[in-house]
Amino acid sequence: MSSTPAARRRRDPEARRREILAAAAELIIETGAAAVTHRAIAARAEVPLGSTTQYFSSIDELREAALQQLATEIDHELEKVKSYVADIETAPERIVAELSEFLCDSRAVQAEIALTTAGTTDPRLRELALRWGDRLTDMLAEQIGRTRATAISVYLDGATIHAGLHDTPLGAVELAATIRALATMPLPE
Amino acid sequence: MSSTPAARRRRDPEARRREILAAAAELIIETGAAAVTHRAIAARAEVPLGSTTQYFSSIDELREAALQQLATEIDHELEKVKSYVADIETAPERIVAELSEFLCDSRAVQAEIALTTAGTTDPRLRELALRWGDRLTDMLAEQIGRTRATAISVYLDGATIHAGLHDTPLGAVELAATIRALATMPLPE
DNA sequence: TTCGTACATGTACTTTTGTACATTAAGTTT
DNA sequence: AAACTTAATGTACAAAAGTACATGTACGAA
Repeated sequence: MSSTPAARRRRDPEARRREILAAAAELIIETGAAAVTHRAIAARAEVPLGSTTQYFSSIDELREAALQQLATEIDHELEKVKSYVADIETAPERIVAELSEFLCDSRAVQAEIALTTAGTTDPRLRELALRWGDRLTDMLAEQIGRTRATAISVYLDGATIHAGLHDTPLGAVELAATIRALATMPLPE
Repeated sequence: MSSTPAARRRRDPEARRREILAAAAELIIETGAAAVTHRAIAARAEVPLGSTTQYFSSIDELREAALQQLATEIDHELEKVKSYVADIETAPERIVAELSEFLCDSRAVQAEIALTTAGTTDPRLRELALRWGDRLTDMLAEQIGRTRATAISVYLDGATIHAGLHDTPLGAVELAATIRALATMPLPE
């Protein structure tokens, strides 16, 4: 009944660490940050339990590192949007198409939601949760001012939640109409 | 060292059940649904551990009942808004004031966020998480049509997240400008 | 008053999870 | 090739959490 000892793999600490982090990130996306345990990570990454404790001093640190990783991934997604932001007033279709694609990428959506919920629960992760919204707001603010930029950013947070709860996200047409309206909305004096 | 046996309280199953549910709801608001354990609930409600298992067949059922309770509370909050919805076009200040107050009520905000995150993780709770948004959308749709109503509802979801992550929520002025813009936005053909 | 039922309570058991660590082997140095 | 360093692995232990249940007692029924 005892399993034959697994073939020992090559020594490669950095790759091993990456594998563990990737597995943890996957689990966070699929089942939420709360469901992340050493054993679940080990099974997903196909590494022994001991490895998951060797590279991180505690499960909290591991969770945090995985969330950090997801935040970085989202940063890259945002980088793609950046070039279209400049044209939001003249050609909003481009940025809307990009955002629409983001909302269809359920992996990205769930990652963003996991970050948000982690941020509302744990003050230490708040900054991480705010990052993408703040960055997007800054980018938009250069073009249309801070008030309108904030409105769009907040709306997109809502759209992300919407996508996480519905089978189909908001359509590009609806998204475009809303963003257009917010990008040109009259400012309060 | 053994504690003196606690004075046995009056028999009142319904009140006991309510106390447990209320304690669970508090904990969900304060620390998130994941941190809810039998022992934490028992301590908060000041009832023995055994009581928390007596009224609910499992911890999942207890959590779900507590979330249901929170959803009902939010329903009542929403009921207060209802009367102002009719005037959104003529006098949006009233409903904005009401919504602004909601965003300042961190208890309500955290409750709504807890429901949302529970809904994205557990499909069985999705309907619960969607309830307030759907109801608000329906109410608004009668006045301004479904597209604009959805846009406002999605925006307010974002505003709730915003409030949960920031020390001070969006201001009433900013909120008013945005809602006004969305309530009158040009519709796509 | 006595009896019986249903709730209240404390405790013990089981499962899950986090963490420590002894042992083994890969790759490096000498 | 021998010794050494360090990662890989399996396992064991401890803490936390879920659950079951024996016991006792309040309250209503007879």
